[in-house]
Amino acid sequence: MDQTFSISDLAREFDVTPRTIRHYEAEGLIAPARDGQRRIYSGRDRVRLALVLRGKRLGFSLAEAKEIIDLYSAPQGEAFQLRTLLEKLDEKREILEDKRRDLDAAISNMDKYAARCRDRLAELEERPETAAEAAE
Amino acid sequence: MDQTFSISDLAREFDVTPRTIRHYEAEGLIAPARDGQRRIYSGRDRVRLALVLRGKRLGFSLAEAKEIIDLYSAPQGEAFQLRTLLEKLDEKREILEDKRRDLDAAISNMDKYAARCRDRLAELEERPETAAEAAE
DNA sequence: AATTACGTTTACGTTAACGTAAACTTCAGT
DNA sequence: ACTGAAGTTTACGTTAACGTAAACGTAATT
Repeated sequence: MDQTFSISDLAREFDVTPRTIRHYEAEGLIAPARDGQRRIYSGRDRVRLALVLRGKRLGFSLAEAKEIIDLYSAPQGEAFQLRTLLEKLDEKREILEDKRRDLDAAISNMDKYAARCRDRLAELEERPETAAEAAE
Repeated sequence: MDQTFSISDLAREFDVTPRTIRHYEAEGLIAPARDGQRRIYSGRDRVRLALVLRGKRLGFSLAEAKEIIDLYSAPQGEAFQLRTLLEKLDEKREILEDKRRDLDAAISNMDKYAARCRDRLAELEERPETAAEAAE
């Protein structure tokens, strides 16, 4: 379970360049161990990279992604820490749910439009001559 | 139903600057009518702006947003046009569904984590002394 | 010993998506 | 006639997120 990865291992797996991964490190999103100069990525580092990339796909900036991901490694020793962590999680959750509302709307919107297109196409294929009348 | 809007009307409504709206026009995303020099936005223009902004929130670039939104005003005269339109819609739909999978995973991930945090907090509040043992 | 394949740092370049400022017009209100 | 409040174009500036190139180290292969 303590498998490690080189920078190009991860670059290949996630289809990004090593430069990108180093950039994320410079921005504080990943902090791999070192063997001399060489970066050595743990399984946990790999997960963090996956989270960053997913965040990006969902439209988060690197800074926003960091805010969210850092919650997953926040200290939970005291009850106070746990409570403020739960508050922050809830805050981020709302942002994610806003996005889901947007996304659902976009998809159902597109579905309805596609359905109308299919209807129209069916009309055209049944009665090509009276195509224009289908609009009524 | 043929209501019109000034650039600052829309800027206020959608909480962006007029500069942003003009930029979208320069990128070919909106094409308002003109009264002399002044831009006059129709209801349809307003809808397009809303679509652009939603696309942005979902992580699309302006170019990607344009590709999707333009499908909604594609010509549908001939059957051939309708068929290629339906293909493109399906292609974009898959992208949206990929995003939904990402988003659902992010949310359920966070939910599980939050649940564990709540459990841990409950432990701490019940038996503060034996807190460390809760990890077993 | 030299090539090849990877890694490193440093630093300047690039693109998208606007921000910002200048210089100007147009129009409603005093 | 003058003053805002809105609009316009043009153009340079800025930020995020890397790309690209230079100059170099290290380790295995030929």
